[in-house]
Amino acid sequence: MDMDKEFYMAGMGMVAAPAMSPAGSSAMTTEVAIAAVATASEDEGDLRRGPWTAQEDMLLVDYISRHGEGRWNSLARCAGLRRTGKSCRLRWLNYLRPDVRRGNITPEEQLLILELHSRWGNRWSKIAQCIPGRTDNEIKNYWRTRVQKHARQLRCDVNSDRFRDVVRRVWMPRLVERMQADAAAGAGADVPVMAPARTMSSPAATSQYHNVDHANISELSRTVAVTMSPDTSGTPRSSLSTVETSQGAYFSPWGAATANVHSTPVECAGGGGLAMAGHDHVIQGDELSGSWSDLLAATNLPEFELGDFDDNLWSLEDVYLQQSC
DNA sequence: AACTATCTCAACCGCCGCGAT
DNA sequence: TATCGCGGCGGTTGAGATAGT
Repeated sequence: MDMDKEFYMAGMGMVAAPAMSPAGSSAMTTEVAIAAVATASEDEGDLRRGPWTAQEDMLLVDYISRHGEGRWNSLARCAGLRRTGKSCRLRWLNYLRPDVRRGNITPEEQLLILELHSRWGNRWSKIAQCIPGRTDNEIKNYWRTRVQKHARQLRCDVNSDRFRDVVRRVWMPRLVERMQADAAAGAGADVPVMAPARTMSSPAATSQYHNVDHANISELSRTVAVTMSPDTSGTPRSSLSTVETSQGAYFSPWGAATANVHSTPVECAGGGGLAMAGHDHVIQGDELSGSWSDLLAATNLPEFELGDFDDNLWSLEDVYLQQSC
């Protein structure tokens, strides 16, 4: 839906449009939109539910651009929307907000999600705050669809130590490898679609949503990658401990602060193999192109009872496929 | 081409915490 | 102190898209 959506929204001067929205007109005024929404709502009861229309989006964006966000219930009323405040808030935060990133989850972002989830669990909002432009909903969806799928295939619980072992010793090193490959290829191979900047007359709106420093994502994920080094305990350690020392500036999702980034040397690139956390096995490049079962065998992990899936399904290639789509 | 299975993700729901009264 | 309304969060659902047969 993305191409149609973005084309449409460009015409509307908006960020994006719902999948079910009818084509709109850039000449449509707010008053016309209000009338359209009011007319529609009369047919459907007091409060509308379901997919948002282009008119509703326009009303919401227009209102927030002039008055800022917050106090969602009154905002919904004042904007002429027949929606609950919750619905308006959700629509804004997950879809219409100017800085919402769209497109595939990059390896850097995947690495961060895996790492942060291992530390914080299902604290989606907290995780999302560390990945500028990504919403808690998007991260939650990613986890449920991609990560949990692999857990099911491994016939283990997604929160089990066993699965965490696989993630840390197989998946994450593979992502690191991918990051290195991308860096070596000259970067920019996959730049998630960033919602185009829109004029926000509200000071609150403009100050809150500008200056998303995506370099932080790469830097942070590299930090995670670098700290994925072996230790002597034999237990995977949290690679985030280093990161947390600078959390204040580093994790600030909207801040421009990059000055306080810690000085961990980044030496990801290079010809050698990857060291896996808590493990003395070193993954060589060719091992990363195999199937899940090959990878698991190579890591000396305890025997996994594979699910009823074709072995190819276990390939972590889907991590990469997202890059080329 | 038609049908089915699977995946994706926008949206809703219920719960909880917090501040105002 | 009790109650109420609101905002925020995590879990879940279902429609549409896509892949497979």
